[in-house]
Amino acid sequence: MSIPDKEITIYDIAKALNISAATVSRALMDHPSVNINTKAKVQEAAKSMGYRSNQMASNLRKRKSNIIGIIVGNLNSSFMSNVIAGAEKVLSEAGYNLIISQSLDNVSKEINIAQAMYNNRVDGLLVSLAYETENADHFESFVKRGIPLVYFDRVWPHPKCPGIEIDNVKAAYDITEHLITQGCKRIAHITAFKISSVAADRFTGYKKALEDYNIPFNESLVIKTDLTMNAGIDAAHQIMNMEERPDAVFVTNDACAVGCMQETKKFGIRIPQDIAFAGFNNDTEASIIEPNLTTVNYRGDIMGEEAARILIDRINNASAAAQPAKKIMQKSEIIIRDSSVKRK
Amino acid sequence: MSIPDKEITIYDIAKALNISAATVSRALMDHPSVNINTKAKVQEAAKSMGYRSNQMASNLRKRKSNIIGIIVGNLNSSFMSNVIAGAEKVLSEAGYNLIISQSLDNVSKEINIAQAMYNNRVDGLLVSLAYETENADHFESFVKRGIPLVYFDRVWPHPKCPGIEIDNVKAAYDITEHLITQGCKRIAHITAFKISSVAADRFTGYKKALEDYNIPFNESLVIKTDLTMNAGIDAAHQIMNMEERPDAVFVTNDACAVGCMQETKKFGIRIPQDIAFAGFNNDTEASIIEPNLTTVNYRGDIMGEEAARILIDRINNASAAAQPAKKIMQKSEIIIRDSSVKRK
DNA sequence: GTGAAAGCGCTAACAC
DNA sequence: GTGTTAGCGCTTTCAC
Repeated sequence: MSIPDKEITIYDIAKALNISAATVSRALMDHPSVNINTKAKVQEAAKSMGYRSNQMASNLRKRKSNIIGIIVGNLNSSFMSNVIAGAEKVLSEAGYNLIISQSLDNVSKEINIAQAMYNNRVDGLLVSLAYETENADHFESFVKRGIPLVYFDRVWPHPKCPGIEIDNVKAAYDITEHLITQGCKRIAHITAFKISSVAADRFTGYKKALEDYNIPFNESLVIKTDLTMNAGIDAAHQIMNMEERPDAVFVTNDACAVGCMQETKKFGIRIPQDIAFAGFNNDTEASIIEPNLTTVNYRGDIMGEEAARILIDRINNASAAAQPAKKIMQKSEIIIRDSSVKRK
Repeated sequence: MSIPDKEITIYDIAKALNISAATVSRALMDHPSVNINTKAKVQEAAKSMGYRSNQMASNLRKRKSNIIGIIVGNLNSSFMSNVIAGAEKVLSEAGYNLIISQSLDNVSKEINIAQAMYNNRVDGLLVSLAYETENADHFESFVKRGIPLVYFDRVWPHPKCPGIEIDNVKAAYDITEHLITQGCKRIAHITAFKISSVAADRFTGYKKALEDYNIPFNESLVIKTDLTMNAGIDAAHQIMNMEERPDAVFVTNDACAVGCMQETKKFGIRIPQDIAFAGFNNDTEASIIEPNLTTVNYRGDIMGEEAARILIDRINNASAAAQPAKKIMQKSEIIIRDSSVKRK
């Protein structure tokens, strides 16, 4: 396949083969009604002439942009990189282009991105919300226009938008229970400033475990932050200043947990003997920090693939999109590492 | 701005205001020849009617996709996340959409992505090569078609394609020199299997420093890997099996350095006393591993912005694109941390 | 199984 | 300063 001087169109192919452009178009799309020989001839000519289809023309005619938007808090994690890789695999096989934006976990940026994607007429949207986000009104325009939207990981419950996530309540329950069975009695919890869907579920799991083990919930052990690594450092100072220190800390993400651990160690606190730690997400950092961080693990690539598949299904399938959206729970597991094991 | 039932076009606005579609089009593009009052009326009507411009039609007419492709090895690093954020900022302000793909540092995936981007008629390309990549033939189709391509970070020298990078030779020289001044005499180097442009430059800097300090270059101290964290673990085993062990290791990226350090420590090696370590990139992990890793730091956001600006310039400006491409050097600095400081 | 023709919504000569 | 007109390259009825 050579690179011609001018862009080749289906008309050029039609002329060369003495057939109509309509037939060329059909042949290239592998339309069943085209004669098999014609099809072969067209495909061969397209190749030898260096034809590449013009998506813009096709998109205009079909009134589809062929673009899927994906909005995430931050690309900087192995989890997200895997989600993107998974989604990209499924979407590019289905002929879609993927445009990715990071909200940097900032609501107003998320709103701007949503607006831009709306104006760019994406055919569908994959969204993982910013930690800060407290409502999903800025995505209503998509819903109203019937543009399919699928949430993943950091989801928003919506009757028209499916969400794929893990059972955050259960995972948080399990990890809190684990800390309790290690003998911890004063378990602090570091969560988001604005406790929306995901953070709320983890908080719920935490409280439920305390309750089931007859440990009174203590508001003063709850620290609200923006969940960055730096916020973890601040949180460590708060912990060190507590009158009665906790014997364990469950942080709602790894980045913040790692920041907090590092800083706590500087005060001479031994982990896990003095304070045990647990995080959430199994980021790379969790297996680098010493001691390695107990956390919750789940597969990004599978989540990305699954979200993309659901989205494509809703795009192609108006009836699927009309169904009330269901929540999909993906498997997760807690990974117990040295940061939390008091007795061996 | 409400959401109308049917999609509003410039014809609808034209009809509502009793003017021609051409004028509406001009007014919306803020064309200077349109009367200022007309412009205001059009813009107001567009807003109140819930108009959104149809990029597909505009793109077809202008024969531009309005899409910029960006190809990176892996999104999973704070550096890359910053590059993307920087590039996105500049490109979205200029009205472009960004489609991002990760090669996962695999050449054949990179080739496929390049082909897909070519078929999708991106208006320009931003590329950071896979570690494996040994030539850039798969990007020649862009060059032939006059589609601007700008390399960043992991660049390929090409007379038509500018590259923005740091002075890898110098940075590697400086970091090797630092190890030497710490008293290290047997400095191992972990580099890529296929030593292309960037890895080669760092290797050169390493050898040059040795030479300047009269330390004979020793081929047996060079370890070739795929530079993943796992490869670092393997490399640690190779190091432990050496007859005469090195007293320092300079790894060409942080991920691999961190893997190698962790594994080395398991053998009871003290860092930096027995073996000093240095990496490259200042990934998050570098300040989490203990002891913290000496490395080379440079700003991703600035690199992304700069690359995007150069690209846009070449897209808008055929004469700029015709100039022989120059290499642009961005500032970098070595960050000395405990992994390499033998004497305080 | 193939062709003719219309049109997706926009922009840009070219007129006036 | 504004309007007329002609496409951009494709898909898709509707004929035959």
